[in-house]
Amino acid sequence: MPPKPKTAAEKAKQRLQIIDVARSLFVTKGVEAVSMREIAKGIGYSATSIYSHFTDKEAILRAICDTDFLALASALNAIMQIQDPVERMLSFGRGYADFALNYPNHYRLMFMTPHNICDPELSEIEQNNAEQDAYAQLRLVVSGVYEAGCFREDLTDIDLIAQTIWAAMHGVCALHITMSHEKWVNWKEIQERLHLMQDVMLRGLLREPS
Amino acid sequence: MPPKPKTAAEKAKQRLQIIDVARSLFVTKGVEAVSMREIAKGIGYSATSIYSHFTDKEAILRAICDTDFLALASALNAIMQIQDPVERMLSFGRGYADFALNYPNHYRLMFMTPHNICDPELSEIEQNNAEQDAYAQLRLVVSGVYEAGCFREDLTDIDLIAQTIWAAMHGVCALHITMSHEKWVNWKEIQERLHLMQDVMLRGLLREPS
DNA sequence: CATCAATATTTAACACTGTTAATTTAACAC
DNA sequence: GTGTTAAATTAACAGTGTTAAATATTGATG
Repeated sequence: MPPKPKTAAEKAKQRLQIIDVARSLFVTKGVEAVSMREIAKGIGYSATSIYSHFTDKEAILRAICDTDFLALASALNAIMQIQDPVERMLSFGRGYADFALNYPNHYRLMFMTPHNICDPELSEIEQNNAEQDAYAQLRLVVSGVYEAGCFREDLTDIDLIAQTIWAAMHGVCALHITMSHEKWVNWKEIQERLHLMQDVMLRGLLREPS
Repeated sequence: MPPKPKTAAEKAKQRLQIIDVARSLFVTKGVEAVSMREIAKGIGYSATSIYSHFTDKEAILRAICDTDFLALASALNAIMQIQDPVERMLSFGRGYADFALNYPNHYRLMFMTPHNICDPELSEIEQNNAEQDAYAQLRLVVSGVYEAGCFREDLTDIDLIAQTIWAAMHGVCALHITMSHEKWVNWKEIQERLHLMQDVMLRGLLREPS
């Protein structure tokens, strides 16, 4: 009921409300299955009112991913404090997997959906800022292990190592998220799979198995 | 123009035509972006005629996945002939990755899209038949290495090993397919990433690094 | 040949989608 | 009370997947 001047704080609050409603719908029903009218109903406004905050349906998705990327980075931030570099790398992997498995639909939006969504032009996230960019964090973690001289001596490319570790954890999580319902595979416990993957990676990457 | 009795062969041919058109559209534009009317135009019939062959849009997708799963299994079948079990396992991984990278959209449909699509009730594929079921093949390959006594002695669960290897290769491929366009990562060459992953897995899984 | 039955195919329609343009509503300054 | 202006809504468009009804088109039968 308040037309004329709407304070910036109110607008921001409304924007946030849209994001929250949209995310919970996206997460439970899948992005494509959620309509603008449905989101609108959730915030008590008409569908078209959303377009004053976001140009697109995809713009909402972009905003959600942005905030979730920050959430992931901040969840991982605590782990960065661990002293022992190898221990830190292991915990980092666990933290990443925990995020993926606790918020599978967030994870799906972030890392399993093709998107021009993290376009640096459009994103609020400061890349290479280790507090906001999870890949930058991973690079730091890998660097730590490298500096400590724990990697095999023929492994010298930080990016290559980081991307391989990322792929390993992503593989377990992504396969679990999409395929765990398939009955034609005799799936082992996800925890067991994560454990073996980390174990194998460590043995394969480090100079000396711990 | 031939109404009344349409031979089974003709019906099958039409069905196949739908699958082919649909796949090529799905692959280039994405499943959601392709309409039934568009597929229909491709085969020169009305949209509704498709429903005499498939109950759903998703039924088309299911049929496509079915044929592509068979294609993957048959591509991998040749590799099963390799004598040396470890060499066989390595080639199997390469073959899998080649399929994923050569047909990324097929791969996306098959392994990166949530689907009740491979429902044993609805699928034509004979599970556990190593000629049709790629996971059964992988199990065989892993078994071969196990029987040869090449794995670390504490690794005894074939399914667990198979699923970890699968996750590793899937991780590299899936991450590449969805994220290779993201400029905020300094991506290494995909071949390099695949190579390191296989190298690390082998060192981590085998009793003795070759 | 005309009629009938059966099937192939199409058209029309429904309820929905994302999005744009036009319209209404509501609140302030005068 | 007017205007003016922004907020919000309604109406509309072109499109979607899908269903039900209508239309062709054929072979067999009288």
